[in-house]
Amino acid sequence: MPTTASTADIRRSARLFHALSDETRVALIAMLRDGERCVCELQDALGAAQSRLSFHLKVLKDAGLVHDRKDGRWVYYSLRRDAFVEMEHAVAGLTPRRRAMPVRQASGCCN
Amino acid sequence: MPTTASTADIRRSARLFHALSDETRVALIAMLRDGERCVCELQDALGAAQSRLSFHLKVLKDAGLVHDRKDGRWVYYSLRRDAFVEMEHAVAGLTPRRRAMPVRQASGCCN
DNA sequence: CCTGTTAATCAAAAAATGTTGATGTATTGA
DNA sequence: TCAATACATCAACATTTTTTGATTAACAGG
Repeated sequence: MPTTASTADIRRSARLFHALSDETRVALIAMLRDGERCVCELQDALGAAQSRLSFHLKVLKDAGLVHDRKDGRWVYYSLRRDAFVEMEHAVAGLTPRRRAMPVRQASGCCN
Repeated sequence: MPTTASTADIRRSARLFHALSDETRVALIAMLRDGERCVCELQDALGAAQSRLSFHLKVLKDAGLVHDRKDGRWVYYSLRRDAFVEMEHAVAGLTPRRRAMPVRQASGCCN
């Protein structure tokens, strides 16, 4: 755990968090917790325009948080478990470290 | 854990994730993991303009992720542990539930 | 006091995001 | 083959974020 975050880690974390930085998208994820749903179900539940959901679902998919499966004329969205494990790691990787040694000296800063 | 996310939960989660949805901010948090730092240190390390860091630090502070302490002419920023606990909860609250019962019936969706 | 330093704030510009309504495509069932 | 349904995509627009370059305030040391 003493690793310093790499630029790539930072990129990926920001990307994951970005996907969840919008209320509509968080609501979508919350709805998908119990299993897959087709767009029309999500649409009914959220009372949002179809193209709006399509947009947000794409953001979630591009970030790797959801999976989509086409069946007949419906498209079913579901969560990607591994992405959530990744999210947990991302959070853990930013959590304050238990202080091992004092960092701040008596006075002065940028010397 | 069978709770359905409330609108307030969704708001708060989106707000937290939003704070970490930017690479500069994630990098700042990563730098603060080992203890407090003054703005000028962060500035040197990130090679970013002062007003830019000030802006991002404010976003992080408004979201409750960091704390600031003024000492002489320096301002020291540090992580707020409780916010990271909250982040963990936020992620946990969106994680796919272990399937208890089948959700999808043989065919049809929006009926 | 005067000067240099640290950092917040502000306004203007630039860039990224989200919304809306329209159109296009695939699919199903009559 | 036709009409209806589900969904993606697109362009135009609105809104929000981010960046930049001043300006300003607070402080410390001479």
